[in-house]
Amino acid sequence: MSVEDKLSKESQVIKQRRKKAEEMEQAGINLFPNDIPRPQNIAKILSEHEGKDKAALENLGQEFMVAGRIMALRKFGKVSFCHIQDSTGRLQVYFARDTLGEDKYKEFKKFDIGDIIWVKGPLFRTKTDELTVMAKEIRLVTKSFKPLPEKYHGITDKELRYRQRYVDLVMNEDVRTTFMKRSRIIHLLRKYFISEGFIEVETPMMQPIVGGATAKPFKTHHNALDIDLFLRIAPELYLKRLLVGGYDKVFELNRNFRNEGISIQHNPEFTMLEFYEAYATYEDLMERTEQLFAMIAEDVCGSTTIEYQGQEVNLAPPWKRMTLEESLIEVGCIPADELRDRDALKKRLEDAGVPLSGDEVLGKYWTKLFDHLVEPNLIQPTFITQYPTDVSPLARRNRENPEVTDRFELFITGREIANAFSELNDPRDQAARFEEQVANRGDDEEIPPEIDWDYVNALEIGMPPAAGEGIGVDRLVMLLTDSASIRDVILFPQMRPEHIRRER
RNA sequence: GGGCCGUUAGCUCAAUUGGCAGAGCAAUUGACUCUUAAUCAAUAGGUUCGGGGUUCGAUUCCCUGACGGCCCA
Repeated sequence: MSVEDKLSKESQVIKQRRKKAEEMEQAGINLFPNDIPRPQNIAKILSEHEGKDKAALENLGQEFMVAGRIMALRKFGKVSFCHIQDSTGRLQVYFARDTLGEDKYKEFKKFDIGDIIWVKGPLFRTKTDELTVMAKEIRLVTKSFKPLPEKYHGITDKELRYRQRYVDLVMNEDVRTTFMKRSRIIHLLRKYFISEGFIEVETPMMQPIVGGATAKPFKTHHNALDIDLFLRIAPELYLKRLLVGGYDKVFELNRNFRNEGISIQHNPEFTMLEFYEAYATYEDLMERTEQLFAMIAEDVCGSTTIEYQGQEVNLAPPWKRMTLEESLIEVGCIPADELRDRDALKKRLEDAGVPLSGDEVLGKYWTKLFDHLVEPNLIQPTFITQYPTDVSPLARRNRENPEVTDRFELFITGREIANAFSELNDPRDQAARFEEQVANRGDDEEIPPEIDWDYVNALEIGMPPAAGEGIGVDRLVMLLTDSASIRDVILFPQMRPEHIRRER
């Protein structure tokens, strides 16, 4: 297959553009030059000169260089207007045959919507008072061979938007804003933890034994070592090894991978922030989390009161706290005396249409009931604490009640957004819990089949008392950008390849 | 994995009961020296997601597959 065959299928429009491009090349115009003088930011020009009137602009006696993609084009014979867009904004450019000269105006007439162009000239105000650059010099920067979507409706087809995010970004300002906010949130997270004395570390994404969470992993193979490896489902066990090593505040902000369904809330790879702090407890982390979220909301949204999908959410600390048991009684409306009655709980789950294998631990009943009856109702930020020990294999037991752990999960808008606990550091208890977990695993692919004995070994060396937390960064970004789907906060969400279509 | 909905021109969308596949934008040609969804005139543009079936005739009905969206698990 030749290169031409692999380029876009020839629609009428593309044929015409190719032909036009060839004509331009024959006229000596470089379609893809790289000697373009560096342009100024449109936003900067706008902000600096927005207030100036006609006379003030004339007195400037200054020319400006701007470059951007042509987004709209209005031709009137011997004079034309267009809007160009760079990474910072949109600006109108005025082209007149009399200012530009006959030849250059002819060259301009070959420009298409979608082309990137460079313009130099003074600023002035049009009759409708719009700040505009009067083109005195022009250059084609990059020729576009494919037409952009329609100027009014833009690109709305979600499949196209996710597959061709570059077009989505060109056309939709709110999409550009969302990803700018995402970048800002990531920056603020880093800044916060570094300023609090944490060090950023990178631990293996390819792990010989999965651990640190209950989820199905992706499997891969290393040829030279001839071993199977798993893409990590969580960095937890490695980060705690670093506490053993002597660092007392570490964090990692990066991707995890879970081989599960794709939905409005799940992408196979997602970004998680995990941090571990020696000499802290899960209660300290609740305060940290409140502080951190409030700070980020204030910075990114300008307020701790935000709107998510039509409902108001107040992130100002302090947030509500209740134990899992309390939440089942108060929010889930389960009578307190039923909570230890396996048969009654089972019946409630079956009535709710939740499939059961029958050999679940009691804690699993509680968390499943919680998922159905409580979680969707936790709209305002709520810490749920004291999870059963049998569903929290890495968390420290509560001193008064060893059946539950010193753990919390944070819920906002009916979704889990963070999970934290005081860390179990007794190697004897840890080994016993791993053993029990594997023994009761059955064929549950979400539970690691193999025990990470090296992690137990690390605990035997000795890990200081500590607390750790994981924050779902994509969900945090969804919350703060009012995005309904995780795909709207991931630049290139995972899609099934379209193997039939070749047209581009 | 299950249910429902969708896929028509580059983009956004129509198409009556099964009866000639259309519009707007974009494009091409022409007119136009302050427009901003510019305007006016003309022109061109289709594997109606793929495959099969029913029918004189299928964008439309049936079966099947692909991809997507939403809901449920």
